[in-house]
Amino acid sequence: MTEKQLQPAKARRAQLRERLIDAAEAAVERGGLAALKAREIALGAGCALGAIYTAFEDLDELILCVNQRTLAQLEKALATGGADGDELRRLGAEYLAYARAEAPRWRALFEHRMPEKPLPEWYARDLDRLFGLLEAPLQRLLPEEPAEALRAKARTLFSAVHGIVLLGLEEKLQPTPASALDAELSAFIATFERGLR
Amino acid sequence: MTEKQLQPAKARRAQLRERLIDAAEAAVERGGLAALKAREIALGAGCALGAIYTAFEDLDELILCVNQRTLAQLEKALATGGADGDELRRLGAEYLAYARAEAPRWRALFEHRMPEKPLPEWYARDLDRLFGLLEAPLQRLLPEEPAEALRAKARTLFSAVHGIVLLGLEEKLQPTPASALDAELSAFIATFERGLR
DNA sequence: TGTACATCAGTGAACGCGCGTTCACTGATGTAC
DNA sequence: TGTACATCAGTGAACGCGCGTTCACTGATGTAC
Repeated sequence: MTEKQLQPAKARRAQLRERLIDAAEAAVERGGLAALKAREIALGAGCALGAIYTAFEDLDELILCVNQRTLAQLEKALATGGADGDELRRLGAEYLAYARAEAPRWRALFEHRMPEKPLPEWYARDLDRLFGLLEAPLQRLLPEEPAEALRAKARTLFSAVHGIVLLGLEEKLQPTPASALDAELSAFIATFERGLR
Repeated sequence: MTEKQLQPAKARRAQLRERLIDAAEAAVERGGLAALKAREIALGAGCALGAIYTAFEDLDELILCVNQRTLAQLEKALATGGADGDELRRLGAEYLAYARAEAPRWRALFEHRMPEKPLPEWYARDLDRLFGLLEAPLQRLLPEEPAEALRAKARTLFSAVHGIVLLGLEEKLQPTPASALDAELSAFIATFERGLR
């Protein structure tokens, strides 16, 4: 009476998908998108190579599923905070900390292999939610701002912080010590906030 | 009496290098790093496949040479300006314009295939000069700032602008119209400048 | 200047590897009677 | 409940492709006498 025999087909299929995503996640966690190889994933999930293609369209779909988990993890890491006056700086610091801690999978969010497939709508929505995390604290600083402009400004600020983190963590470009980067980012956001007042 | 026969060995070698870099540049210009293929380069340079490896250590070295040209081109594009009060905003707009106009080769500057070779010193210096373009205008806004802190702040500001341009041009992430991006970037830098005062 | 030889830039076929995806097959699951 | 059959999830060997790099070779260039 193995588990296998008790599972209806639907459930087994769902489990296969999950095991595959688990394996892909582990690979990306270790080595980024470059480490996501079909054979390795199959091995990790304990299924045959071909099984991947019964559960997913192709590896790109698998990547998106891993990225979705990363987005959720990142959102959770950013959501710890109270809504005190330094909300933006806190979010920035948290973002930097996450990128440092989970560098390969964080990078995978912004690496693009996929030719010109449009992003699936569910994924675009998750991304939007991430960018949107800055909207509430920004609104507190700009109570008069129309909603559309606020959305745009939140996106822009997110991109700026992202850029600082991205180039800041590129060890090749600079010998900057870690703590200096934290300070730079914090000071940068503080300056930006001052400019809004 | 062909050209070939008149060239001493040194000069021919230098010409080969240049033709190879030209071909590589054309490839990157068209399709980014992904389009830089040994066979195609050799074809474009009018030499045999193996000749590449008599002129360069490997393709990575060739990439660096192309990137060096891109850096020079970019610097030139950024250097057009007068030193009026909006220098930072002008530099930002120019950077965005260059990235838009030369997207593939601009992206190649920040894509990293090279395992963990350290950047050659001459290349790191060129990069530093790029980041440093912001130092002069920043100093005008922060006359008291010590040189080291100024360097760091210039780098940080560069990274922020880079992030905005990077994510802003990622068509997949957003349906933002081009002019809106220009406005966002300009407003962002203006806010930052206000915060410095 | 002319000849014999050495060097070495340049050649391109072949090597070696990695990898995503397919497809003919099989064996377990589910259905019908 | 038991049997015969159909379906289809899952298998894994094979396909197909692309590509960086090497290496035995050659022919032009340069050197020595």
